[in-house]
Amino acid sequence: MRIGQLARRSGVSVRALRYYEEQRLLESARTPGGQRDYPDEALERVQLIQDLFAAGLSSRTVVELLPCVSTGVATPAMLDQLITERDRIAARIQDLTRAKTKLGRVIENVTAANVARD
Amino acid sequence: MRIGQLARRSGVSVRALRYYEEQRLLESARTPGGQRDYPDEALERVQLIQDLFAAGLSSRTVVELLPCVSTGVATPAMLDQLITERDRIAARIQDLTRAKTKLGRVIENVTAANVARD
DNA sequence: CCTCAACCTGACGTAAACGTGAGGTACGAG
DNA sequence: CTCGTACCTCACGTTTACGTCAGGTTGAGG
Repeated sequence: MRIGQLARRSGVSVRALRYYEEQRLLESARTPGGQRDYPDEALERVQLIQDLFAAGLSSRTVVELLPCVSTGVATPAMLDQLITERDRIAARIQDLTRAKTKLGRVIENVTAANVARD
Repeated sequence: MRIGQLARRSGVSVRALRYYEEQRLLESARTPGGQRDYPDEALERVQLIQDLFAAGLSSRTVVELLPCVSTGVATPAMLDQLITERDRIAARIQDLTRAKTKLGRVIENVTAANVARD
């Protein structure tokens, strides 16, 4: 599969895929002419990368954790980092939940005020 | 209250407070000599700003929504935006929850493998 | 009056994850 | 063989929320 097709299937840009390779998050074979040629598994890989990015992990962290995420084998240090990241995500969820509640109350207030005025 | 004290109380940097003012998120009176002088309510204001930033809102969005968040009065457009932001946060929470679950499974796998090996 | 920490205004630096050309090459269709 | 589209490698631009000097001013204590 070439880069354009992988981009369309995964929903990320061509530029992003090249960036992932630059960051050693994603490998590619090359055609004799030098064009990237991806195996089918690359699609899942890209989706995994996106998930980890979406979780707020940096590309540096992702490149460190990807091996054990896909192989299931980890050093103690990697396990530590996994746990740290999971806890960071949990804390972030708490923050967002608080903010959401706050906004929800503002919306209720505003709505109530508008209804009262009508 | 001067800027250093507000910074210590709120836990944000002096630079950040000046930045908030630049972005029209925060006002200050000035002493005859030109130094910033904040009322006590500034502390809550700063904490509110931090909460909204933590929720992923940009300073542009915050400056648009702050009036109705503090006054409870909103135009229909502002209400729309409030709802949009709340939904965005909710979606983000979903993403993070999925990512956390994923990482949790990886941690379980790794732990199980290590225990088995011992 | 002197000092010195705290404050002031520019103004340039930073990091992350790409976006966006510029200028040239590869490949499938006809 | 030729066309057009997809691809290639630089390499600079973008955005946000500040960090970090530089060079000068203010204000409370002694």
